[in-house]
Amino acid sequence: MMQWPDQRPADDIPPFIDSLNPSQREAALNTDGPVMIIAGAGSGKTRVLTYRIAYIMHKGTDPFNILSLTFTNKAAKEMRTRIENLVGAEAKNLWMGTFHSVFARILRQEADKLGYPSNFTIYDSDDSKSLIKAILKEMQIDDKVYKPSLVLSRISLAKNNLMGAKDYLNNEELTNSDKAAGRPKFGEIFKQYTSRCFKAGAMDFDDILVNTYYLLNQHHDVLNKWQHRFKYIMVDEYQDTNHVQYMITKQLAAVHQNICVVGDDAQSIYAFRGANIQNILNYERDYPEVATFKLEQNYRSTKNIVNAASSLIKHNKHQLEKEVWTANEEGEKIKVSRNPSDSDEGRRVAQLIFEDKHHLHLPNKAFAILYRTNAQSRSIEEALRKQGIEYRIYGGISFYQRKEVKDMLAYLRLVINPQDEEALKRIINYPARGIGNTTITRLVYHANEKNISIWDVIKDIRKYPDIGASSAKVEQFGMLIDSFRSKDNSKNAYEIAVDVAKRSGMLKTLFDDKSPEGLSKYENITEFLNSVQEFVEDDENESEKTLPMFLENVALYTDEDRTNDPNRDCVSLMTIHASKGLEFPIVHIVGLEENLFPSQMALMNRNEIEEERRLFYVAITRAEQRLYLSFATSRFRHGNLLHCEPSRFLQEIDGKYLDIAANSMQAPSMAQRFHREPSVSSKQPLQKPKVYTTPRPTQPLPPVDPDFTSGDISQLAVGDRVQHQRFGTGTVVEMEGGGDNKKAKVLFDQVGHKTLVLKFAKMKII
DNA sequence: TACTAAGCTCTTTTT
DNA sequence: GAGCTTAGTA
Repeated sequence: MMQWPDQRPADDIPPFIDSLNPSQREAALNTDGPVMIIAGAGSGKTRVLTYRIAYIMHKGTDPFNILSLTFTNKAAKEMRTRIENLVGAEAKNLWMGTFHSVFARILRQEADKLGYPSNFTIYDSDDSKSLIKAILKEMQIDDKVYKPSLVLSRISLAKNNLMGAKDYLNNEELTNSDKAAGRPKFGEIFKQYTSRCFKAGAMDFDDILVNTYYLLNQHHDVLNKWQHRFKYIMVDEYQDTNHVQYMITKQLAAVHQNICVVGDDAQSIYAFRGANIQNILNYERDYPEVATFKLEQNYRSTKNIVNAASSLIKHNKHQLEKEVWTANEEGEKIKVSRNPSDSDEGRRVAQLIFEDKHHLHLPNKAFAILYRTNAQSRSIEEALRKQGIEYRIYGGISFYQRKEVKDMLAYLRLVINPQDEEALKRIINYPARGIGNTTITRLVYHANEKNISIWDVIKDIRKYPDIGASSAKVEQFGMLIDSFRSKDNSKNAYEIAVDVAKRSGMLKTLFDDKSPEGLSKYENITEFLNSVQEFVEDDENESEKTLPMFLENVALYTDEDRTNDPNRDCVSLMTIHASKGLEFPIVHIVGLEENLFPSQMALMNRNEIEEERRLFYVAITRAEQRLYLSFATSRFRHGNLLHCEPSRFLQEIDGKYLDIAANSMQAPSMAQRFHREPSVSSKQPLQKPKVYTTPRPTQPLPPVDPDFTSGDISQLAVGDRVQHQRFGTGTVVEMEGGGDNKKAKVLFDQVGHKTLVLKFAKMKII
């Protein structure tokens, strides 16, 4: 490590610095010039960063001149409170947040320079996707060939490399490769997408970054202003920055050159989103005079966990040299368990948590269950509920993603920015007001024809005779939105929201719907209104309490599910991606099966096995005291029962850190542990993995077997053995409902409990 | 135009 | 399983 003479007089160093170890201290005190901190997992990186900022403020820099960028709001929030504890309320004025939230804030101030309204809408991925779909439909392009998600990721990748639609169309290499791949229209779609977003006064997630770059690049006065503003810049999780983010920070730091990046190449897990690990690997090339500090001591986990993680990550070829070690105690071995099915896995995890909780006297919040995909939470949830353990899911479908809440948001977006095409299409006929698909298609047609927005067409509806009888309804809709808008200035966000909920008819429609779903939707709207009110009344941060600010918060702060009380003591369930930066005394990592983790997708695309391995590394290093790994030998996935092989990653961990037989329902002998074909080297081209499926309808449906036709099996009773076309054999455990609605709950031998509607169930009594 | 049942498709991670 | 499309009916 580089040695830096400490030239500051001792009395200038505030006492809080004393709690740092020598290498942390060096990293915190060297505030000027370019700095790179390579921070291993659990090495106290956040601590260093907070102390560093506190120290810069202590030396007299106005927090207003300090910019600190993170990847999650959680990280930003935590850092802010920690700094506040060190230096007091002044910390409120720091520029601290995610790339997206900080740059959106800057863009709001300067949007006019780019031709956007200052109240531009932020499109989330759903909006982007639905816009792509609409464009494909209008251009009469087959969305089987041009899958919206593929189109979108292609556009996103281009944008993140600072390539606009025009650059794309002018780039022969790209257009030729598109032609060769049979998808010559990518560029055209890209162009359409860009112009439609612009016309709608909307930016997607990528635009927030890209437009910030163009703003700084093309307007020297603006660049000058912000360059001088930010005397110190810090970037957390630098290994996950992409090209635009890199370019923006580089520009912003050009004047003062006080840029400090913190990261760990071993924890780079966002390449799929355009993150460029090269940014951290090449940092020293970009800033030759950089001071590099390595934090290698892990304070979080036991020796066993740290060593196991290192033994895994050694299999990656591309990485910076670094040796993570810990002075912590040896700890227990990592317990690995094999389970017959995903539901058994869930039950075991719930059981283990129950036992640990009581033996070790731990609260629920000491536990985390991590998985690769959101869909895996299901079986775990079920088991936890049965065991009576309170849990909480992070990520997944957040409150603001729910249909009814998104509908409300669409109204509010329209109030702010009526050009917003996606919002308009979403609610023009919700609640039903007699504006059907035909009418909407015509409105869109006219808008495109005249190159104006749909809203402009609505405002001038009488000029379009082909709308016919519906035009009165359309006009009424326009007036409704206008009537919300006129309140824009005199009312606050909460009052507008309540007005919208009532007069749009949404509240009444949901209130009248007495089904359980209707009830929960009604509650969600009420909860939503509460959240607006909270936002308005919250005086925590100083920013304005306007409706546009509220919407921006919703679009960029996807953190928490509002319906959960943050004070409840819960076990945490989340994807590994969401767990980054967190730590828990006891961690369970589930679903360690080949094709699930590492994911089939990741293997078939580029050579992403190393990223998957880093992901596993991140998961392991979340654990402080005790770690459990588990896999199932069969898993019910996408409606099919799949046979699963244990993940190759289990073999890659040095066996001396593992406790294989522990708690295994069918304790496998050492010889048969992880029996599988020799693992495929990451270099070798990967063939499509084998997928075994058990009773699955063969593709051309077999000639109808009369025994399996659905229909009346009214004589079915509890205790009967049945055979189902897909689920195999099982026993009826419960009958419910009557008439057409008669259902049977069956415990299937292979897939566990299923509830089947007799009228449709394809099964017979055996 | 609105609603429903049946059929078909796609299955990763997120700001 | 979920989300979406289609076809048929009210």
